[in-house]
Amino acid sequence: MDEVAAAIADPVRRRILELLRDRQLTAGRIAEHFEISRPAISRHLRVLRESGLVRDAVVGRERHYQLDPAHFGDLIRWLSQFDQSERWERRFDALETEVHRTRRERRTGGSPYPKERTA
Amino acid sequence: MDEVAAAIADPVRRRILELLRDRQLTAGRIAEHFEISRPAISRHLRVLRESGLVRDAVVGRERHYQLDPAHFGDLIRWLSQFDQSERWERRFDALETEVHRTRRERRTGGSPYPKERTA
DNA sequence: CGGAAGCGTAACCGGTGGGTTACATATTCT
DNA sequence: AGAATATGTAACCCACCGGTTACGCTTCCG
Repeated sequence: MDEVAAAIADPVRRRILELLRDRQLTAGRIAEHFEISRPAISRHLRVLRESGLVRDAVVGRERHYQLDPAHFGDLIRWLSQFDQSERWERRFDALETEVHRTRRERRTGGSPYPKERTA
Repeated sequence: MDEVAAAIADPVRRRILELLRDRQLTAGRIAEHFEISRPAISRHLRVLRESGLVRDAVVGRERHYQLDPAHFGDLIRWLSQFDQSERWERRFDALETEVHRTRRERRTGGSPYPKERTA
């Protein structure tokens, strides 16, 4: 996971990941989006490869790069442990209580909002 | 968000964040957990402070550090866009709307699916 | 076969990051 | 007031990172 964090720290590598988000690209196509030299891109791609965030497939003289979404999970989970204030918990709690309330109402045959309806 | 990614890239800083996960600590207490010199820790703390991941409160001659969970969200969301499996956001949304629809229908006495509307 | 195309690696180089020691500053204790 | 405590800053050093140019290896194509 250390490699993933390091890989993500560089802005060029982050842009590469964004480029690969929904399409597959060759090294050359990726390089076209940047001003820096192709060897520089090549090394960024190696870092991404070794971190596991990206996989490559050799096709003739080209190399097709694509995301490997599996390796994002570890870092996401690590970060999430600090993010207890994020609304997930609250949304979950809200949904949970709503479901329970609905079940209770079904059981007792009462209407959804007890106070506004008697029979 | 660039600063956050850079802050997280260092293993010492990641351990500091873990230390601060559920308790508040002074700079000295934090430094006790590491072999490196205190000035080194002090600079790591500055990086964390400037990235917004951590806040400090001066108490006498001590500085109490604590997490600022708000700033983790941006990076988490950015990472999540790549992780399809972590795509339970969509599943959750679907479940949420489903539950709400069910309750609404019960309340109005309508049938489960609008297209079957009795009228 | 021979040149062009597509990529990666090697060697080099300047800037930055993270470590250290020495020092400055503010607060607490006696 | 003066010593000890808690912490940050400054100056310095070395290792690593990210950039460049030069080069090597395959693969495609005339």
